[in-house]
Parts: sequence; structure tokens; C-alpha cells
Amino acid sequence: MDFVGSVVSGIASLTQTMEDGRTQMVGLLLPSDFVGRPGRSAAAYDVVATTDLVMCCFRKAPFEQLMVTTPHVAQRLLEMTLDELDAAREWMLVLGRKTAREKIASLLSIIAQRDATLNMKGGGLSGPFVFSLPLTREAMANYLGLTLETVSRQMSALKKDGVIRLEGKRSVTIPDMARLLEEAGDDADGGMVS
Amino acid sequence: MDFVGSVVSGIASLTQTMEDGRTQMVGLLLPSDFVGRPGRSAAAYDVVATTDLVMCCFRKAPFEQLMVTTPHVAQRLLEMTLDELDAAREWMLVLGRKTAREKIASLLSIIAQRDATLNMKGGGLSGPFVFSLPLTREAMANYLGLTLETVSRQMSALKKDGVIRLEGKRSVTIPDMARLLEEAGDDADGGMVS
DNA sequence: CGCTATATTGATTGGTGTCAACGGGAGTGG
DNA sequence: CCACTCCCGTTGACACCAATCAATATAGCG
Repeated sequence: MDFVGSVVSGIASLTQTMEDGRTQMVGLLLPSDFVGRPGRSAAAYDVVATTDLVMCCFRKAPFEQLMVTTPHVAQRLLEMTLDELDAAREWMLVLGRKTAREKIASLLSIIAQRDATLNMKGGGLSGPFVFSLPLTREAMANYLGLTLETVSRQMSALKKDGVIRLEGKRSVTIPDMARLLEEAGDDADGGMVS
Repeated sequence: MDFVGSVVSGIASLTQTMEDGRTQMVGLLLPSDFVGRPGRSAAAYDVVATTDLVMCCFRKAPFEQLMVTTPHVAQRLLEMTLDELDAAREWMLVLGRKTAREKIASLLSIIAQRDATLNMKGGGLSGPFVFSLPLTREAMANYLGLTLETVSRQMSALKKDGVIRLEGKRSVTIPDMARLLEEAGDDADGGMVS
């Protein structure tokens, strides 16, 4: 890995694997995310594209030069790394303490919100969210620390309960984001009735 | 939080909590670890000392000034943040994919190695490791995404199987580190027999 | 010597994992 | 155009690990 870069379109995943094959996704690279470790020679993880992917890359040496000469770049990079750290820690809560159903709901809400802020269609954060799910069941399972069967079951359960709607195999509709967040345990507005 | 700092002695923990009380530790602050987020106003997590703690602190404003003027500081900080990110991701694998026994073994090996590299007693990485466990069963459970009962049971099991020895309540001895790492699933030297 | 916090151990339940069968769509080749 | 296959997803039956509920040690401390 002698280059760094940033995702333009498509999705990639960072994964760690144990010798016996158990796999955990440790990062989801969505458009605008940075890839690579300035000052690090080896990558500790597997980086795998899960869709067609377009990246904007720079050779590492000149980039590190740029970091030294332009303090803003280094500062911005620290910003982004801190964001990644926040995301990783948020995810630790999901992995360690949430039920399968809550895990699924958490993942869907994250993807939906990332998708919404990126596309920025007028209304922004309201109205029904519609997006195409860019992950296979297996990829979702690896992200959530579950088996693909459990993912499938919980998706069906959420669909049956009207929390999500599935058109075709990949298109997901979220009629009520507050409801989804409630299911995720990120209950911002708990029992706000009437 | 208008200051940053670094742990001199003692242990603190970063935790996230859900409204219903479920708690997940998202970081373990051991001596030499950095605390605080330059460029961030609010802390997203609870920081709690789990033992008596000595820290070396700086007011944030002057520290950020220092970062701008001295590029080395910013660079070192990026280093450390990347290390934290690596640790967080390593931990995601533990939380998502390891069994209770493996989780306990992973935690013990991490603490043992941190302790060993810090104290640097001659031999360094060989010989039996002895250290005092600076966490309650509940704190361990919160770190591992388990209940405290499960932690207690697995500790007893590892003791019964001779992987660890417990003197008193907090002193832990690891007669064979390779064995412990094997139990952790971090099997570096798998079935190296004879 | 109680009193409280921490730790251990037991009995039972339940949520996920595991194993297995089946369905549907896309691509391939006859 | 139609079989055939492969991949992905769904669903079911069952097992098992860890959570839960509960009782009992043990240690620290006034």
C-alpha cells in the first residue's frame, strides 16, 4: 500500500479475519471517506470493494510531503481520523450490547442517514427515506457480528412489523425514521405520545 | 472539557451508555494514553477513573496553539489517534466474533502485555507474567460485552484449566502466554508441536 | 461484629448459531 | 427458447452458549 485516497463513489469495507475464518467488518468506506494510513507502511486490515468503486488516489510519499508543508492538511486528517474513531466506538456499543434486531435497525439508520446527507434532496432529513442497500446479507452479518441467517430473519421481522419496506431485493424504504431509531435503541424521543 | 492530558498512573475507562442502562466500554486508558479531543468541544463519552489516577493535563486552548506552531506535536497526535483507531478496530473483532472464553483471554493478554511493556522488567516478553487486575468483574463485563456472571464463570473455567492462576482477588499469574493467546484465538503459532 | 460491595455458583430460559432444505433471479450454453 | 447452474436470500428445526434470576460466599470497612 504505497498510496492513499478517498472514495468517490461505491462502497468498500475494512475487514479483519481470524485463522478459522470468522470475519468482522471494522469499517465501512462510503463516498467521501479517506483510505490509507499516512506514516504507516502496512495495512492491518483487508480492504475490499463491495460494489463498483471509484477512488481518488495519491501516491503516499508526495502526500506525506504535502502534510508536512501544509498544516491544514494534517489538521483535516486528524479531524477525519477522530471522526472514524468516534464511529468505531459507536459501533462497539452496537456490537457489544445490542440485540440482533437493534443491530439491524442501527445499520439501516446509519446507511439511510449517510445516503440522505450525501444526496441532499431538498427536504433533507424528513419524509420517507428510500435507498438501495449496497450490502449482501453476508456483508451485513460481518458488520454486525451476526450470521447471515439471523440477518435475514430480522430483516423479515422488521418488514413484517412495518418498520421497513423491501421493494425487490435491494431497495429499502423507511416510512418512519423515528420508529427505526426507536428500534435501534437510539431512542432520542422515547415515549413522546400526543 | 476544556483540557487535554495524558495518563501518568492508574486506569480510566471510556464508556457509552444506552437509556436503558446497558453500558459498553469503548476505550481503556492506561498509563501513557492521551485523553481529550483537540478541535472538539464536547466529549461524546463518559470518562471514569477505575482506580486512583494521576494525569498530566494542559488547558486546551494553549495546547491547540502549540499544535499549530509545532508540526511535530500534531503529527505525533495523529500517530496516537491512529493507534487508538487500530485498538478500537481490534476490539470490534473481539466484541463481534469471539466467544466468552476467548474474550476473557483476549482482555487478559492485552492487559498483561501492556503491563509488561510498561514495567519492562529485564526479560521483557518471556517468563510467567504476573500483574494485578485493575478492573472489577463488572468493568470487565462492560468492556467485553458480557454479563458479570459470565465473566466470573469464564475466569473460574480458565483457572480450573490451568491457563491462569488467581492469587487473592486481583493478582493474576499467566504461566504460559502462548497458551493464553491460543485461548484468545490470536493463535500466532497454532499447532507448533515438538 | 455487622454491613455493604464484590465475587462465585446454581438452575433455568431464551436468543442466536448451526445445519439443512428450498426459492428465485441472472448468466450461460445448448 | 429452454434447461442448467450458481449465487443470494429465505425459512424451518434444533442445539447450545450466554443472559437472567436467585442464593450463597468472601472481603473490605466503619
